[in-house]
Amino acid sequence: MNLKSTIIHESLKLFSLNGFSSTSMQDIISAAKTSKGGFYNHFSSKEDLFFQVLDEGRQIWREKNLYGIDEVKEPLDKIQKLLENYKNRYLIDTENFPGGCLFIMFAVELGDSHPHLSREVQKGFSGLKAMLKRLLDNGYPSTAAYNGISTDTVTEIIFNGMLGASVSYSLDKSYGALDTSINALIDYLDKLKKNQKQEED
Amino acid sequence: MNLKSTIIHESLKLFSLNGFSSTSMQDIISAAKTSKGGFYNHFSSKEDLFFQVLDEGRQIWREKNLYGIDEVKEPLDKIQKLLENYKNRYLIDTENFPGGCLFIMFAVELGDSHPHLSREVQKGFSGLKAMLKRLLDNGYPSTAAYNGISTDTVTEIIFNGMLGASVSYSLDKSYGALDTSINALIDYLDKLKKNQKQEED
DNA sequence: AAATCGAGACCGACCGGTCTGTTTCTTGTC
DNA sequence: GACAAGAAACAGACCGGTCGGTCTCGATTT
Repeated sequence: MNLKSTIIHESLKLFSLNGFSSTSMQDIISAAKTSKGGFYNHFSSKEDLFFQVLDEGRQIWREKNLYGIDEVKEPLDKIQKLLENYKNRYLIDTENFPGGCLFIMFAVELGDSHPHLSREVQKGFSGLKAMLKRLLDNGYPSTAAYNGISTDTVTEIIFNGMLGASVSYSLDKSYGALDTSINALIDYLDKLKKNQKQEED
Repeated sequence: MNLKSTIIHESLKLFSLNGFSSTSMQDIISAAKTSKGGFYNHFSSKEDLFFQVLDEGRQIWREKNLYGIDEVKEPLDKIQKLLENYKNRYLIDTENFPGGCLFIMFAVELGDSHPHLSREVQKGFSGLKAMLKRLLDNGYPSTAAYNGISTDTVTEIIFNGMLGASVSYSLDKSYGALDTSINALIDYLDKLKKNQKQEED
């Protein structure tokens, strides 16, 4: 583990705990057991670090949440697998994200004050939402609304459910509530599947 | 409007936009068109201001979200009214909360770094969750699980849905997505009601 | 005349970032 | 393999600016 990746990983934790703005260079330097010289030899600024931490965070997000998803065939089952990963592999990962989901922290704290940073964060959320929508569209036999519930609606429910669960979890760090919330989403999805089956019969 | 409440209301907006930590005394003083002397004549510290802003925020939250809820009789209809208020009166209120929900901002940014502040914020969330659960319990004929879905599960779904919708909304400020998400929650609740009716018949 | 209110100079601590100096590693030459 | 030369990596003093908070003092009210 070289110094650069040590700095990135320590920053990942600190940002997840205290946010970007509230984490000082001193905090980062102390956590990575280095100095100003050591830091600025690898990063041009704190913002430069931000983008590299964001990249690393995204990679970990994908590793955790998309784990084993390729082996699943049905689009709706892929979403279920994603939700299970989100609960059992991602949010639970206090090693990388001791303070909870990094992206929600960034999105909330940087929202209006640092638009050029927050824009980059938003892309991730749009990507997730688009992925959910794509899977849902593929999972339905036709693009037409089903049972009065459009895929847009289902997308929003699941997407917001994931965000809300993450905020909830970072509030009280209770795995029980997290489990309940995500299982409820899986159940919601499951009922859609069943109803769909009925229509096909 | 005296200076003290001017400071509180300007701080409310600034905290909603940029958070507590990232809002400087200078920002507050400039927004309230006063000086250090003016500020510290009414508040003992920035933390003191925090608690008074939190109180004011809560009062506004109640005014907006509980509006007309007493006129509604059925517990589940009360929740529906709450959700409608949340969407049409609360999150939309850019006058008081230009950056989105103040409490989510506080909860996320203060979470692990300022536990004694965040603890006070959490109380509000616990209160909302407890209120939802109480209404749901009262809305069901018995406390027993219904159709395999416990009131705990429904509570989590609606609670997290509200949180998620708020985060979503502060991300892209799109009323359309907000409308879709909350309507989906209302729909979810409505289906529960209908199924309940069927069981009673 | 006394009390309250508000303006703003001032304080030490800390912010992100620069710069200089030292140590450590890499590379070319014999 | 020995060794000098250069580059790269790192430590930490230092910089101007800003942080939250204090203090003095003039203005206003009662």
